[in-house]
Amino acid sequence: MGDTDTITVQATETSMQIVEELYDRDGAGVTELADAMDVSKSAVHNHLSTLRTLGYVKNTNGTYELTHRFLRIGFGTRERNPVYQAAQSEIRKLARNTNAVANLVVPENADAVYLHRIGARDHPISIGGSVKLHAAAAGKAILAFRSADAVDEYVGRHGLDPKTDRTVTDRATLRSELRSIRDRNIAFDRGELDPDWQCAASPVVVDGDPVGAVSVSGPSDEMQGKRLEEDTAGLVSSAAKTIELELL
Amino acid sequence: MGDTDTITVQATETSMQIVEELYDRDGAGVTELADAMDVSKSAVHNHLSTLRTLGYVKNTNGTYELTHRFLRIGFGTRERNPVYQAAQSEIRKLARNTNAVANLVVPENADAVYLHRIGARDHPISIGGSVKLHAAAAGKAILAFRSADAVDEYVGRHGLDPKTDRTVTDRATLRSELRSIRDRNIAFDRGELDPDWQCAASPVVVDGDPVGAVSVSGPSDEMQGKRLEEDTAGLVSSAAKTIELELL
DNA sequence: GACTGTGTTCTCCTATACTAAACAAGTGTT
DNA sequence: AACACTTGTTTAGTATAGGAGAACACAGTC
Repeated sequence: MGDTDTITVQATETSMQIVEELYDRDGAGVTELADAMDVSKSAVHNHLSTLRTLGYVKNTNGTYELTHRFLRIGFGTRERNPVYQAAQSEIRKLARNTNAVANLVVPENADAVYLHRIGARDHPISIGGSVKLHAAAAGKAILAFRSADAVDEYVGRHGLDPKTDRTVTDRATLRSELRSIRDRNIAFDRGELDPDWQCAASPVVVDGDPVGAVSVSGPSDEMQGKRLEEDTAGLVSSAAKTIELELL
Repeated sequence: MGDTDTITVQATETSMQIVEELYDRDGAGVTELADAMDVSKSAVHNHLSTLRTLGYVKNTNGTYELTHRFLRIGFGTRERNPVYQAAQSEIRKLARNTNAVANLVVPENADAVYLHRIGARDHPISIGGSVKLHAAAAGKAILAFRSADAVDEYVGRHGLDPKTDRTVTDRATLRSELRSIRDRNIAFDRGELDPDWQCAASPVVVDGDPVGAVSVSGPSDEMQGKRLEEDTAGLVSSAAKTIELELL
């Protein structure tokens, strides 16, 4: 019943590592990859040509790059997500009404994944990106509606790593904050993820299960005080409620 | 110099096949996958647990599903694409002005990949999806600005598979059509991809290289005659020109 | 024309990814 | 409840095939 962290298929690990490396570097050559990872050139070559014949990688004039195959898979899985389907139009309205950045987030293991965003300019995280649940308003909103045991397990397993000096790192603080989030159906993030961003979020709870969260964020100097705590918070929580109804 | 179709890393092939299978089935169990592919249950299990620890697959109450990790990669690579960057706002305008579906397509090997779309309802292909170059207006627009040798090689390698009974399947017809596309900077698709859709497309050519194409499509009964051949065609080709300038 | 830098190919060997069968854990049926 | 009949997981054990490493080809540079 312990964690068997043994990765069985090592070749898969290598291949996916190559994919991630190609992503991070926005294309790379064989030797560059072989040096970066600790694998021989020939191994990298084998994986690359395999991935190429499978259509995930292409070789544009010398450097290997990822193809848009990932876009198809990524978009497709998002499109099928019922929460995304239900939230789409509501997020759009929210962005228009708040004149700020509106997000939809869903939980995935220990992370809050940004499935949708409208109105973004220089938001710290892009669509498809993720943050640890405790480090953002939307994540906390989700965490608040999980069982106490589940929260304990989360903290035990992943800790409370700080993203800024305002991130919640104390277990007791988190607990009491989650309680108040549960009471008011609203979570706030005042520079806990990015010092210059503030955010209000409300969970989407279906059948007792927090399946996502809606959030609106903006630069700290604009999004604060009454505008954050009353105007934005109200719109966010009513948007979440609308989505919940849609999902029944 | 022949085609070495030998896939070297078989484990990678298996893993990616599992990913595709999971995508097609929208989640599946071990035995279901093992039956569908021709692999033993335990092998599938190994690959799945590997992909899970790597974060590409999750196990929601019994069935394995893809995570949104692919969204991050897919979105990221799209975001970095200079053509996409340059075209984004132009596509939006185009959708608004034509009141139809506006697309951005880029070539990837033998396919035209849909990188962007606005105004779609039931379009035959979704974002991230792809069509063989000869089977859609946008693809033909791209093909038209490749060298004659490249076109010959394309036909030789991939043939001219029909998608509908109007798809170009004859080499000579294709050749002459490409010539007229090159002259007018506009390609049409009258039910060649989907019998109920018509489409006008214009290539984005940078430095003699067709790096993408803009297209507008609509249902055959709406998008036809003068509206297709003059109004839409004009807007499409000027949008493509604007994008070209942006890319210089 | 020697010299770095690529990517590709080759061969040998061992790590390793499969198969098969047994095991566990749920589900639902009588 | 005990029953078969699912499912997923685990475990040996063997054949396979993936990886190391050097040699090769090819390009560009001085």
